[in-house]
Amino acid sequence: VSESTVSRVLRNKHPIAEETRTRVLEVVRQMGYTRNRVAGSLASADSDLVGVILPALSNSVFSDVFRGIHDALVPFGYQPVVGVTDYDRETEEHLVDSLLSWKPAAMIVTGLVHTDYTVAMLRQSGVRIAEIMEIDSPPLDIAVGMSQRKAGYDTARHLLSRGYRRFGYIGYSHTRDNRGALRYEGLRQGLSEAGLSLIGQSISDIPSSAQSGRSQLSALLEQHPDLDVAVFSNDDMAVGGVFHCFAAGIKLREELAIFGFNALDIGQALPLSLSTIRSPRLLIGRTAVEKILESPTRPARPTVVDTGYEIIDGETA
Amino acid sequence: VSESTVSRVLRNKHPIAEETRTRVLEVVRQMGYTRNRVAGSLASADSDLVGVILPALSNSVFSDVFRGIHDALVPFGYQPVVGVTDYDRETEEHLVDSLLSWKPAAMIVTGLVHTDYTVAMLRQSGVRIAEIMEIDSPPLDIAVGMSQRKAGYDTARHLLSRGYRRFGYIGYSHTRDNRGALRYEGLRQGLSEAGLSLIGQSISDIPSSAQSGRSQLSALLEQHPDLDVAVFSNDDMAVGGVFHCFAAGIKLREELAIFGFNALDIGQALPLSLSTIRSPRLLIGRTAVEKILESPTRPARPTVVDTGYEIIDGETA
DNA sequence: CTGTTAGCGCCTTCAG
DNA sequence: CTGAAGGCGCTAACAG
Repeated sequence: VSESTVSRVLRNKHPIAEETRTRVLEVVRQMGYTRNRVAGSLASADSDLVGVILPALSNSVFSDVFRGIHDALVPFGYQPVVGVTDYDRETEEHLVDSLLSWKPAAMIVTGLVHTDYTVAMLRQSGVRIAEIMEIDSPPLDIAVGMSQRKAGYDTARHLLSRGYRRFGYIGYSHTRDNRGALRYEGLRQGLSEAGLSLIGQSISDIPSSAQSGRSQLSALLEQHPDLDVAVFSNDDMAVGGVFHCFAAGIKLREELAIFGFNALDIGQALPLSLSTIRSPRLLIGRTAVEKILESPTRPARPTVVDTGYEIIDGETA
Repeated sequence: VSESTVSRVLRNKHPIAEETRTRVLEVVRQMGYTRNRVAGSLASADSDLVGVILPALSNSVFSDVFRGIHDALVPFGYQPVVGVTDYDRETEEHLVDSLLSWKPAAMIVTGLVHTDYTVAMLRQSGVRIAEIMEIDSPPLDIAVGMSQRKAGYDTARHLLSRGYRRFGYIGYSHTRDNRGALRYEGLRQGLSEAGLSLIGQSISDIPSSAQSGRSQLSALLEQHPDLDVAVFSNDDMAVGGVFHCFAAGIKLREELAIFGFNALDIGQALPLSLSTIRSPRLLIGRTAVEKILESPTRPARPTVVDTGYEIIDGETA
């Protein structure tokens, strides 16, 4: 039995006599042979690797997205290779280069803003590219996510309808986190249409966490004690804001309302459930995979898939 | 300038004239050339890929472990390729085969129990293998984690010293989750040494979640209303247990104590902080990577690294 | 420091 | 349905 026959059995593609197949399989198993996909991939110029580039892993949002991606990839027999940018576009550029060099079947990257060189590499690679999370500007190939700007705008509308008027904002670096920046813009637009504007804001370069949210709210309230609502860039920070209110004896909603983003479990597990927006993380991951595996070639025109979101009318705003 | 020179520049290994290097780099950047590591890996028989096999991603414990792994891998220039077993050993076998076929620089797998064939493949691969999370039996190469059995035992000792005597246990499939099984054994041993045993237990095949913990506790209490403490296999379920107590008006600690495992954020964010054991997840991931990248060859004798753990003396037990 | 020569282990193509 | 030949793009080993 020849080399090619073994190869054909192992890839179980091509018609093979049942007798030959079982015989080959048995020998393979006996000698513990593992086929070398590196060579295979070189010869056939394709692989079952999919590059996935995420800004952070500490944020459970991206764990969820990754889980959605992973779960959708498995039935197709693909493996994810993960890179984390730490919200840095140079790092992203480096990762794109590095992952592309493994000739992945497809790439999933976060956001629509990249360095020129990143875009060039991605474009030139020829593989399907999903840009996930935001859909506020045109993608390279396909974007899967939600309008972050609209989410910010809807946050403003929602809070205004609740009667809040004196807005504060607490966020994370807008140059690094483009989605946060978009929500911020949407929020401001919503306020501006109502003839209002932010009374105070605090934007930090420290990665968001409950701790950073807590201290930022505390500082912001010192400058602007008259706020009646604090909008946080995300739930991690908003939870810290809630903690600050507990500690400082500030009555939530009555004295100060708090609004987050993402609808993390931890926010919903608080004694007072956090008012926030649920981003469809699993769905975004899953949809991105399904879309790019649907066809190996890019569509004639860039596509956008809006997965929407949901306002969670919790107890803090 | 020849092909090999370019190759040498790109790998920046080998001495290269500064003038040549910059010239090559410029051309490369200009034409947007990305080197093909598949071919490179085939030729040099090594890669910067590290296979990582985890039981689940939905559990934030493994997100943390993965983050530890990722963060430690990056400075060395390695990329993780992730596989998820869903606590199934056949799936694990398949994944090991699949990841090994990419000729990774090293492999990180969860736990010490695998199918015979998995062990054979791993052993034969020749690469460094870290088995993480448990250290209760001898590893193939190196184990990094904590003694799960001892954690269970210490749970019993701790709760006994608090005066609890009527123990119930709520867990997840022991055939699937070996670490849960080990903690269970340790717990029983601790009780048995005190002349006690479990009054009731509920072990489910449904993946652990707050929901499953909640319903299991509810059912268990119906059979055994006289329990004074419920030990949960993990915090996810324990949080559900706490929710049940809130809903059913059961006074925590006075009427029923609850003890978890892992020290997840969500447990610590509850109105009453969960009593539990903190598993050093980031540390395990990081240490595993550091150890296997220390040397490319396996040690003469299997090594064990105990990262320890910490009892969190919370407000629920 | 740079160029040349052989493969790495498979998969594709083409015959039978 | 099975076998034989050639080459995927790179890097190790060897000159120079």
